[in-house]
This record gives sequence, structure tokens and C-alpha cells, in this order.
Amino acid sequence: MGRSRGFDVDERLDRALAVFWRQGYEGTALSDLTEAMGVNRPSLYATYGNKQSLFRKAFERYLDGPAAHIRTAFDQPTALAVTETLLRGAVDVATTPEGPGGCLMVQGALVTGTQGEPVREELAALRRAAEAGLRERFERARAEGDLPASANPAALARYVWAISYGISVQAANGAPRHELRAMVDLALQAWPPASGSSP
Amino acid sequence: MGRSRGFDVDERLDRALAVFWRQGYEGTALSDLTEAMGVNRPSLYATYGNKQSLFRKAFERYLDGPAAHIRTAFDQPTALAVTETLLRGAVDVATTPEGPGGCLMVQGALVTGTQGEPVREELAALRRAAEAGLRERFERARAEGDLPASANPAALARYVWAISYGISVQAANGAPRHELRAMVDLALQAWPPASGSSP
DNA sequence: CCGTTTTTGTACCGATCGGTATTGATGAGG
DNA sequence: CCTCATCAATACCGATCGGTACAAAAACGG
Repeated sequence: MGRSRGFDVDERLDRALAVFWRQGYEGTALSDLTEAMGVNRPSLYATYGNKQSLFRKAFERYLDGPAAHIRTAFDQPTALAVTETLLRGAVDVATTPEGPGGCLMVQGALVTGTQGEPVREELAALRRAAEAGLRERFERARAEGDLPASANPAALARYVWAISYGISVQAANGAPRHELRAMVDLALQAWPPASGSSP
Repeated sequence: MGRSRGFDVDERLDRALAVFWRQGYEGTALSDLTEAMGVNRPSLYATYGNKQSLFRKAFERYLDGPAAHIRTAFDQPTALAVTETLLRGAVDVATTPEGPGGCLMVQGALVTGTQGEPVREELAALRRAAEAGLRERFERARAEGDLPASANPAALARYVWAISYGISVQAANGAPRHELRAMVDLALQAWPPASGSSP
């Protein structure tokens, strides 16, 4: 009972996501959010909690929407398919016309002052978890014979994520989609990079 | 004539660099700088100019010191040596014990609000210029027969920088030096990735 | 030793930061 | 139609932001 909300929670959350995506957590002011969302400050707090809480909700929505490839990649049948999904998905999300260029998991809070520190640490932990997940996936692939026994799953996972992060930074530089696609093709052509012996 | 300065300009600039490196441009407050540098605010302004100007000076010092490999890499005799210098140098600077993990060219201002926008654009332009420089270096290498005629210098340059950026992000995640070295070895083992035909 | 120039320290500037108290408008349930 | 819970809007909170005015202190040239 009582008065009903005058806006759609998820739709306005998408607008908040767009602002965080473009400006990062620390670079986004409350006034930026209220203006972009069309939601007054007290309504924003009542609906989404404080700035940190709002960011978390927007980030969840990011993982469920634009960056869904991150979660689905691990289910691909082969290590190559996993890698392809991850890298091609990274290019698509980092160069999507709706987005500002780049990936929120990287740009959201790569470095911060004291105020944004919890968010920075949260995102860093998420990236570490994603790297660990990929390493485990590659370990499984090696056990299944999908990757050669000489493969180094940990190094391979770091390698794939490094390229993914690099795509995000380059998209922030304004790199066009087709050039990043060509770069990914290049990286995939040498798959899997042998890793038994070191030079 | 007149009273002489009570501190060493370059030494205090190094301390400013450390703060910008750890917290980024926008995440760094004037009070953080004055505290870390041991220089009062008016002296800071008289010596280095405003916050933007101080960042620029600190960044110059970064390029001349910790990140000197970026400038020297291009002078290496072969494309492989250029790439090795770039990537191994990136690992070293991103995991240097004095630094906070990562590269200032990436972390300094990857995304910003309106206040940090000029610095963000400046760093982005610098990264674009560095990518263009590497592409030209690879074009020369191809002309000299150092790279196969089928090589794609532009994609190759993006690829190398992507890994370099990825190193920076992973160092910010806390990745240890030896693991990043193993990852670079992995990437270099497939050098040069063939790029004539696309799948 | 003195006068001048520069540096230093304190104290302050308006603007903006994230966050909230309060009041008036609104609409669902009875 | 009335009641009451909920939402919306203005206005405000202390703290901090980047940047500066001003006066005391210090060290150079003479």
C-alpha cells in the first residue's frame, strides 16, 4: 500500500551504469547520477542505497547484460572456444556503441584514493577470481587432453586475461572494433602458445 | 637573490609521482600530495604550478626514470628485441617494489569525471602515439625482412601493447613478478604470430 | 649588518563532495 | 471519500575539494 514508485528501477539503473562506465566510480559524482537517472537524491538513496551500493547493483547488471560473455565463456566445450568467447566478447563489449569504450571491470576503479578503496579492492578481487576460474578451466582442459600436457594453465590464463584487459584499455584509447578483432585473430592464430620450454 | 628553497625539487617530485602512481590523478587530493611531499601548499603551487601541471611534471619524470624502457625499446635492432624490451620492461616497472603495482601511463587517468578529463585525454593521446610508433617500427622491420612479408604491423603493435596494458592491470591485481614473467615468455614463444590469413 | 627578495606557514576562499532531515504531494486500500 | 503509508522535492548538513591572500621568517647580495 501507499504511493507507487514513479520510475522503473532497472531502466534507471542502466543509466547509472552508463555513467559509472564512462567516468569510473571515483570520477562519478552523485549529481552526475541523479541528473542522468532523472531520480532525485533522496529517492536514489531510498531505492538503491548509497553510492557504493548503487555501483554494486549497476555492476551486477553489467555482468548480467553487456558483459555476460564473462560468465558464459567457462561453459564452452574446449579451451579454444573458452578463449575465443572471452576475447571476442571483450572486443564487443569494449567497443559497443552504447558504452564509452572499455570494460567496467577494468575501468570501474583500477586505482582510487581512500574514498573509492573498497570498490577498487572489490573489483580487483573479482578479476583475481576470474583469472583463477580460467586457470582451473585450463587445468581441466589439459586433463582432458584438450590442451597439451606441456601447457601451463596458470600462465595461459594470465595471458588470455592480459589480452582482454589490453582490449579494454585500447578501446578507451578509441581503437575501432575491426582493428581489435584483427588483433584477437592474431592472438588466436598461435593457439595454444606452447609453454613447455622457456628460451 | 632571496631566500633559497628548503627542499630538493626533483626528490619531492618523486614523492608526488609515487602518490599519483598509487591513487591516480583524480584519486589524489592536494592534501595527499602536500603530506607526502612535505611541501606546503603555496610552495607547491609556486614550484610546480597547479595539480595538472604537477602531474605532468611527475609523469615526465616517470618516463625518464621507471618507465624509460618505453622510449628505449624502439631503438632495439630487431622487432623481437623491441617487443622483448617493451614487455619485460612493463613487467619490471609494473611490479617494482617502490611502485604500487601497474603502470602510470595506464593507471594515471584511464577514466575520469569532468575534472580530470584533460589529463585523461592527454594520457590517451600518449598511448595512441606509442602504439603508432610501434606500428611504424614494425613496418620498418617488415621492410627490412626482419618480419615476414605477411606480417600485419598494425595488428602486431596492438597485440604487443595489449599485453603490456594487461600486465599493468594484472600487477594492480597483485600478480607477482615471476608469474608475469612466465606469461611474457609464453607470449614471446609464439613470436611473431603469423598474420597473413584470417580463419 | 642591512635591505630586499623569496619562501614559508596559517588561515581562508567559494564550490562541490556524499549523505540526510523535513515537508508537501500522491495514490492504493478500505 | 477518507486515511495513511509511501514517494518526491527542496533545502540543508559537515567535510573536503582545488586554489589563494597575507604576513612572518629566512637567507641571499651588498
